Amino acid sequence: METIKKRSECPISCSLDIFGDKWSLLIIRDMMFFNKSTYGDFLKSAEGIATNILASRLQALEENKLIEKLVHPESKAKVLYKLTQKAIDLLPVIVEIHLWAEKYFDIPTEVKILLKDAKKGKDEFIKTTTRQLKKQIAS
Amino acid sequence: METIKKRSECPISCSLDIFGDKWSLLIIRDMMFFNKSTYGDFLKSAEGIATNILASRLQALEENKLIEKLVHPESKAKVLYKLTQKAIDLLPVIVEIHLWAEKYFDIPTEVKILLKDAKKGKDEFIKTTTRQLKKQIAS
DNA sequence: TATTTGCACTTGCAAAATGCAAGCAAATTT
DNA sequence: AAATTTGCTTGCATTTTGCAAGTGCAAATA
Repeated sequence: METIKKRSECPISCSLDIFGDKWSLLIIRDMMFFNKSTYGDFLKSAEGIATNILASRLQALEENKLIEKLVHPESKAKVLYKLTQKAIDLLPVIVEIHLWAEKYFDIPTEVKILLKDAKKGKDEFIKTTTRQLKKQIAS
Repeated sequence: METIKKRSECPISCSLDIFGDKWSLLIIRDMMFFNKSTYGDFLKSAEGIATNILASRLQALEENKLIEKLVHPESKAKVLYKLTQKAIDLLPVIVEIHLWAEKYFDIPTEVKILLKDAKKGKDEFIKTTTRQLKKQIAS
């Protein structure tokens, strides 16, 4: 159990501080649903994160134990980023944000497709996806 | 349905942009669960938001139709902030963030108490709370 | 073996956002 | 009439961001 001492004492405040901004959550989302796992993957992603910000977010995510850095099996020049259990536990949060977003915004088709199953049976979707993600990080 | 055109084209990105940072979500949380409804309430709240930031967040929340400004029934000197349906729809997001936070952080007792019911039956809790909040904004 | 390419970052700098303290006008209380 | 409360605004120093350009290492190519 972590205690973060900041100017803002806890509530969700401290847990939201972990993210810094939207970028961290988007990185996790992209890892969960769009199979991104390298620096280059994130850089190329639709949202257009700046390279220095990406570096700082990845570092923060690692420090907060939401991701792990591994040597990429394909090549030593590559880094493979992997989710931790702590990050996987964010799945319900990410799903709910997307469901809300779908209600009030135009979201891209790829995301809509993803949400189709989630809307049919939310609990089932979360259970299934969690199991898949766990399997991924186990290997 | 809104379309936000920013450097980052959509996903949750645009919906997260609405919040700007943690403060907006905390304001909504405080309105939902801790009966805060005036500028002074938010200023005094535990997290310690700066006054200019509070002003800018309230403005953004109003522009994004998550809150409404009304004359306070007690006095014309006061402003009463009220949640919109769009904000109430964020309840599941806020609940999930808190449940995650409780798992990995030390959260204050007042929040823990709140979460007790949510953990017993999440769907029921969300349904009941939504109904309550709707009643509040109706009056 | 030499060289070019790809990948994961770092660095420098201008622009924007933040935090703090102080100020301010209108409404209420004394 | 004076003091206080409420909801902000303003100025300014500090921090964070975004963009462009580099750097260092590994692997592919010549």
